[in-house]
Amino acid sequence: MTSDKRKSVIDAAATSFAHFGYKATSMDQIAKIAKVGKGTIYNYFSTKEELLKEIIQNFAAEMRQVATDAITPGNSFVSNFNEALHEVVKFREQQELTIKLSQEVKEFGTPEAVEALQSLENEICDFIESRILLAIERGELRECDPKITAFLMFKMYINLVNDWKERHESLPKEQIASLINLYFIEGLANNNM
Amino acid sequence: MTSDKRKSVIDAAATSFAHFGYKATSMDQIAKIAKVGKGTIYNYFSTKEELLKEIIQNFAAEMRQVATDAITPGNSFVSNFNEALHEVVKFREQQELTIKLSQEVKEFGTPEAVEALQSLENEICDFIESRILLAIERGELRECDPKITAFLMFKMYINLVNDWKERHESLPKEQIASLINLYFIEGLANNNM
DNA sequence: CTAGTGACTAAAAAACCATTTTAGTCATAT
DNA sequence: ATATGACTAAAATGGTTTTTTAGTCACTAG
Repeated sequence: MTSDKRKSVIDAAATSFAHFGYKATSMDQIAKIAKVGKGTIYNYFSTKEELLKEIIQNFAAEMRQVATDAITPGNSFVSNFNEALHEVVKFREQQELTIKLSQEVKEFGTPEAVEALQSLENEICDFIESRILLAIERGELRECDPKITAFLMFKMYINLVNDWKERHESLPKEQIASLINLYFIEGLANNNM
Repeated sequence: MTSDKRKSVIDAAATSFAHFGYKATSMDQIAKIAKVGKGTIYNYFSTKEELLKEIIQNFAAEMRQVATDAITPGNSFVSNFNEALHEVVKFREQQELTIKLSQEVKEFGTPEAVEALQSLENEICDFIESRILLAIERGELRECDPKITAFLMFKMYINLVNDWKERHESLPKEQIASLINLYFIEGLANNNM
C-alpha cells in the first residue's frame, strides 16, 4: 500500500518535531526515523513546512474529536465547557508538539512554528465559537459576539495556564476551570447585596 | 548641588534609551549627552541595568499618577477601571521608551528590557489589585482572589487592545469597556430564563 | 510506467577567529 | 569628597571558512 509510507513519514516527523522542535529536525533525520529514502518524503510533501502543516491539521482534528467526545448533549454549556476544557488540557499535555513549538517561537521566532500555532489557535477558536453560537440559540448564554467571546475565552485559558505560571505557582486544572467559570460565566458583580 | 549631576545622567539615559534602545545605548554615550565623565555615572548607579531600573520606577510612578487622576470616586469600578487603563495605555504609547523596549524584546530578547517591562506590568497589576480590594470591601465585587483577578483583567484588556487587532479590526474604546463589563462583571450566564 | 531512492548541489547555518566596542575600575585631579 | 578619563577584561561584531540541510534528479526495482 502506497499511503503506508506516507503515514510513517508523518509519524516520524511528528515525533521528531515534538521531541527536538521543527528547526532542529532535518529531513534526513525524518527519512531515517521513517525508514524511507529522503526522496520519498518529497513524493508526498512538497516541503518541510507542508509536512508540519499536515501534522498540525491532524492534531487539530484529534483535539476537536476529544472536545466533541467530552460534550454531553443534555448538559449545560458551562458543564460541557469545563469538561471539554479539562479533556483538551489532558490531551494537549500528552502532546509535546505544541509545547516544543511554543518554546521555539519564543527562542528563535521560527516563522513556520509561529504560523503553525496560529492556525491551531484559529481552529480552537472556531470550535469554541460554534459551541457558543449553539448555547446562545438555546438561550443558555446571553447575546454576545461569538467570535470575540471565543477569542477571549481561549486567551484567558492560555493566560491562566501559561502566563500566570511564569510569575507565580502554576494553577491546578480544577482551579483553572472554576476561575474561568467564575469570571466568564457568573461574573464578578455582587448580586447578593 | 550634587544631585544635579544625578538628574542629568537620568535624563540623558532616559532620552537615549527611548531613542536608540537599551542595548544600543553605551555608557560613554550617556556620559557625553549628560556632559559628565563616565566615572560620575558610577558614583550614582552601580550598573547600567540599575540606571534603567530607576528610570522605569520613575516612569511607573508617573503612570500611577495618571491612573489615579483618571479615577472618579463616585463612579463604578468598571467605569473607573476602563477609564484608568485607557489613560495609562495612551500615556505609555506617548512615551517612546516602552515602545522601544518592546521592540528590543521582540528583536533581541534583551533580558534587561524584558525585566523592565515585566516590572512595569507588575506595577500596573498591583495597582489594579489594590482597586479590586477596595471594590470587594465596598461590596461592589464578590469575593475573589484579587491577584489573579487583577492579572486577568489586565491581560484581557491587552488581549482586546493589542492581540485582537492583529487578526481583526481594532476595537473602539467604548466597545472594549462594554466587553470587559459584559464578560468580567456581569458574566455570560443567562439569568433571565 | 511508477514509486522509491540516495548521491548531489546551492544555499543557509554554524564554527571560527581577528578586530572593535563597551561596562565597569581606579589612580589621579580638583 | 566628588569628578574624571585613560585603562582592562569581557563581550559584541564582522568577515571568512566549514558544515549542515532543504530540495532535486538521474537512476533503479518492481
